[in-house]
Amino acid sequence: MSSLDDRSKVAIVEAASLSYPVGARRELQTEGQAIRSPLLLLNGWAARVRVLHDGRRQFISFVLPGDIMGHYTYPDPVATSTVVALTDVQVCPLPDSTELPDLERAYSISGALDEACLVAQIIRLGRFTARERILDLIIELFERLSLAGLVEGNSFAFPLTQEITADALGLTSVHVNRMVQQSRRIGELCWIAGQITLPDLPSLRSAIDRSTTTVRPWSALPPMPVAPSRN
Amino acid sequence: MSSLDDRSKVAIVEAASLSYPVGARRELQTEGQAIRSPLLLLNGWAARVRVLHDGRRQFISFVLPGDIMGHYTYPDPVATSTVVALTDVQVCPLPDSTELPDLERAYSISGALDEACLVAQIIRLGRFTARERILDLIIELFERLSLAGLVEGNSFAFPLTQEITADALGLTSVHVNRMVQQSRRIGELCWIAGQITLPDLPSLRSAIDRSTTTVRPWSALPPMPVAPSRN
DNA sequence: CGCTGGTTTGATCTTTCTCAAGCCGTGTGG
DNA sequence: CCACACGGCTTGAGAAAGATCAAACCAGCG
Repeated sequence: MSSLDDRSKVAIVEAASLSYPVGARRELQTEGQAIRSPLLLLNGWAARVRVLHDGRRQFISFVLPGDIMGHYTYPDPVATSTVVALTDVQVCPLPDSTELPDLERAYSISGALDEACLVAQIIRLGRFTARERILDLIIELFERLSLAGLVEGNSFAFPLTQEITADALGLTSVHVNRMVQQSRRIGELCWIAGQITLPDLPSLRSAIDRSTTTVRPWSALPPMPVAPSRN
Repeated sequence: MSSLDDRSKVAIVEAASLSYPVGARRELQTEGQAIRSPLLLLNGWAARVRVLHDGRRQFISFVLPGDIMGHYTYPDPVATSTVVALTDVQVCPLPDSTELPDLERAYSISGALDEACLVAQIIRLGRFTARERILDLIIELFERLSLAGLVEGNSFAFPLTQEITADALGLTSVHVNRMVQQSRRIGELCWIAGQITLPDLPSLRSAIDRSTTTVRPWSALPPMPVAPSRN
């Protein structure tokens, strides 16, 4: 739980009041384009993605509620990758942090977490087997969603198709499917109808080598700034 | 070529005067440990690396002369990954940028470039074939070294073993070896005795889909702050 | 001269991909 | 209410990329 001073909180609530919806599959940011304003994702899932000339597609990272996109601190920043909405989402302009050291710090921490996710993704793609990649990604998302207050017990809404999961993990959807089925049979993973349940997270976590990849409990922003359920 | 004001240049020269050597295989930074001071690499090659419990190893990114490590802007930063010297290196403390907006900007840009390299690495590992991974990495290093003034014509010193290259690319050294030999036979790559020559960079570059992965010509710091040859 | 670290080669095995088809649930128009 | 089109999931058979294991080679070096 990050502690923000009142002025920062006000700034966030104010920004959230300017939120607007963006439909699934729409681009929130386009690679190579100047960034008008950095964004804060309030609701839904998005992802950074790159598509190669021959159609191969790689998702770089996922953007979850509470995450920020396009926040760079040098002048005239340019988006380094396309960000696409995976579901219908709600976004708002990121409140300016000048004069608000608490926000500044929160953004800085958020950036460090982002980087940690990129590193985790590199480890997955470079040295994990298909099974490990799938489970590790799911655990990571579980933990991040958990910080955002979007996990109920040991299950959470998982809006990704197997195809998208495959394109995030450097696999084919066919292979993801087979591995998931295997995990289902063992009972280590329950993934039905856009809902994932992890019956035994601790044992899963120790089965996969997540070493220091663990998301630390320094949340960048208060869980779900404008969530309907809490506050 | 970044333009720094005089005070910033002085700060760098001053820091460089505090440089010290670190032997190959020594750790410059240890994952999970508090960062005393961020560092500037003046000479030699280093790499961010993670080793899994069962010994699998993945290099995350390479640190080249002029690059910085451990520069985080939140209080009490912790190293998110181990940085190890791949060759004998020369490092110095990174000059503090408070009160020096030019330096501040340079660091910020350097951070953005770092991120771009992580993204490039994700694309390589996720969607490139072995041949593409090797050539793409070599091209990236070529371009980065080029900005640092470490490329002569179309060749440069390449101190990595095939084993390390493999551990950077999510491959085995055996397979790297075979692919490299193939590239050698075609004449697209000449890699002998720690020296790489790219006879036809443009055609190579178009053969590999490096799309927007291209390193932009905003160099973070003046090429080789204290290089012996220039200045 | 014999180590040592790095490269090369061969044979075989495994993981993952490719292609192709079938299935299932949902939504839509007749 | 049915038909059928669509997106996503599932299954099978065969192919390919890359891993594994093991050994030989080769240069520099103490």
